[in-house]
Amino acid sequence: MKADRPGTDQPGDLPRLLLNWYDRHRRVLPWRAAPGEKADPYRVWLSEIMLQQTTVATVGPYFQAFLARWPGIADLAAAELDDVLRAWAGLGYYARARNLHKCAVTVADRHGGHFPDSEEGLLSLPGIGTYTAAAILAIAFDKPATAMDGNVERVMARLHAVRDPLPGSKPVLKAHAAALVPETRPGDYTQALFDLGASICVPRKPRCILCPWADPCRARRQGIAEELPAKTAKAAKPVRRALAFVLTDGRGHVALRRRPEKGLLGGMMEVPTTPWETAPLPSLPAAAGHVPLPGIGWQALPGLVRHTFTHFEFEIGVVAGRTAGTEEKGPGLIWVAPDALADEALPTVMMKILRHALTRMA
DNA sequence: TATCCGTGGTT
DNA sequence: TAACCAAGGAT
Repeated sequence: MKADRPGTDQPGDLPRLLLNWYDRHRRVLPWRAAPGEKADPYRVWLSEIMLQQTTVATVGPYFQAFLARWPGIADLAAAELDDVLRAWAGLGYYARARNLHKCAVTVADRHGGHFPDSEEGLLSLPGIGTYTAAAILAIAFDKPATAMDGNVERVMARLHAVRDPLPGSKPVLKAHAAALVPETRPGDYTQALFDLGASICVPRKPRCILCPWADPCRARRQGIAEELPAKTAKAAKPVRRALAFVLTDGRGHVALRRRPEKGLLGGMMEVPTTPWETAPLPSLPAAAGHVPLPGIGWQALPGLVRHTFTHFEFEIGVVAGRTAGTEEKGPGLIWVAPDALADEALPTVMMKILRHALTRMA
């Protein structure tokens, strides 16, 4: 029975239905080309990197700021990495910023400033994986590629009533998605799928009444749309703890240091801390070996700073200290005026710690 | 294949 | 509030 599978008599119906809906309801987004205008691969790439695991609302201001400061790939390639990290501060997943810069240099130096328009070429660039390569091919070059993101997985799981849980069902969902990508307007079709997942086929309480695919959707027919996609349970997050040392000098400048290039918050600035351990918070005497400047009056501040990372919870006890000098040269320390902290490459957790301390030391 | 890698908003 | 979710990539 044809009611048993998505699509009606012509398989071409589904893309056409979605494109008709998109032409009437497409979202206006800062990185999206106006109807009829050609997309700029640089803007498509920049937006796709920023949008990885990050919401449209969060990306908006960052995208505008990057575009204003670095209008083209050559400008970004010529930038200092630290300037890119500073502009990226707060967006998270900082390896994206390092790879963004590396990718810009590669495209400028080895591709004449033009992004490759092949899957292999795009996949060879840092920070571009299977999803982003397909998204660039479709949106920037209007080629029929299958861009699988969370939206598309959810829409396909429902359209075909795939009950097997993610991530195991990814190959099946991708096959379903690939079978639908049209030869005409594949870029618009891809973005239409994103819009559908973002505004209609949302995770909870999907608005099926407004959906252009309501009729062929098997999950809706079975009344299980909201239950899909199924997902395997994920492990609980452990708690890690540390003491953070907020050190100010005679001018009120704050001591920071740079984190290692790889790993968590790689290349970003930080407040000196004890090692981040699952053990209980150490006492100040027990942490003596990690104090950036011994021999001054360190004082524990009341309260804790809490922050959630992808795979652990972080609890930070904050310790404050002052030194009278203005030229303290602690090992690897960088002194920054409070007014200039916002311009540093400080991840959000470090901004929380600094705010906690500076509002209680004043 | 599984783990690591941020953050802010929503329910 | 806790859990979930977001235009994923690298190793």
